[in-house]
Amino acid sequence: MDAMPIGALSEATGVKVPTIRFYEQIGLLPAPLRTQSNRRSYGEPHLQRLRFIRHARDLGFSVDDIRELLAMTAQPQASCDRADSIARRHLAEVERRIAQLQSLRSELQRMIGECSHGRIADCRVIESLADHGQCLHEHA
Amino acid sequence: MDAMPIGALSEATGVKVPTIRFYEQIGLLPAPLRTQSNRRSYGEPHLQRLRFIRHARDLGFSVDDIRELLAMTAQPQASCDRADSIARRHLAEVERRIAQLQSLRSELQRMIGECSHGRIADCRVIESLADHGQCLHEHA
DNA sequence: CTTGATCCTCTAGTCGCTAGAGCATGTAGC
DNA sequence: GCTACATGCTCTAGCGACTAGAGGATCAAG
Repeated sequence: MDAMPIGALSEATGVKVPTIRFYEQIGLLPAPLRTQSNRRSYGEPHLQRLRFIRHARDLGFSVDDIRELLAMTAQPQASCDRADSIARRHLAEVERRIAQLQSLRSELQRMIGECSHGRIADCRVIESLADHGQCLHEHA
Repeated sequence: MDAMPIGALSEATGVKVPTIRFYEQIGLLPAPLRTQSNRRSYGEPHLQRLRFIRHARDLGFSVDDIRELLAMTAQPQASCDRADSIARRHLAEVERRIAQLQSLRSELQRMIGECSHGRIADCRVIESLADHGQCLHEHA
């Protein structure tokens, strides 16, 4: 009853067909049964698992993190400390990237704001790029 | 007098040696003169150009954008509208990414905050990943 | 029976580097 | 001059997470 071809799984999860095949190839999604004509046939567990993967990817977790998180779901009695620490580490990374992008943003705003739309020779954007000393923050 | 080997250029700009060779290969930094023993020998213009590249990369500009910005510096009398628009487009992209990461951050904070450090079966982190419906925002 | 959508495998490309192999040359101390 | 060791060279391959395309098989509808 719940035998889906790859296109339906793709529809149901929002994961593109080639990406599903890719996840199978790297061992993130188990290889499903095949029909007589060699087509992949997915069931409910695949759907659940792929939704999990999709959601975790959307949240920016790496494939390796997801692999580990998925392995945990097979050990429901184990402690969830490890899941917690993966999530915390990822959160820290996200916060680091936000801070860095905010710093980039303010430099870009300054550069653009100072540009008076004349010739290249007078362009503050170009000049700022040539000279990091004009920057107000570190942004590397 | 200002004949630098690649290592000195690397030191002076903070760009790693293999990266400098890579920039030459993709045509971002012009091929320098060579010594009799076939070693690269850089001068002041290379230093300036590589500093520009480095700074623009640190600010997150793509190699293609940098290529275009560098080409402009050779046309000092031309209008800087294009430089301005490249910078604006990039700023918009940075702002988009900041917004997305902030949304990720709040979801991650929620997941982690709700976790009571018990077993996997009760883990809110795992559960949240399995069910996007628990999310407070869109974050894809 | 034909058309067009969907499916298959396989290879190669994206971006911006980074790592390593295997070799030649330069520099400093003895 | 000799010996280390650092630095340089070219070339190929790998990273992460896909994406694109070739070339072919199969399915569902009219």
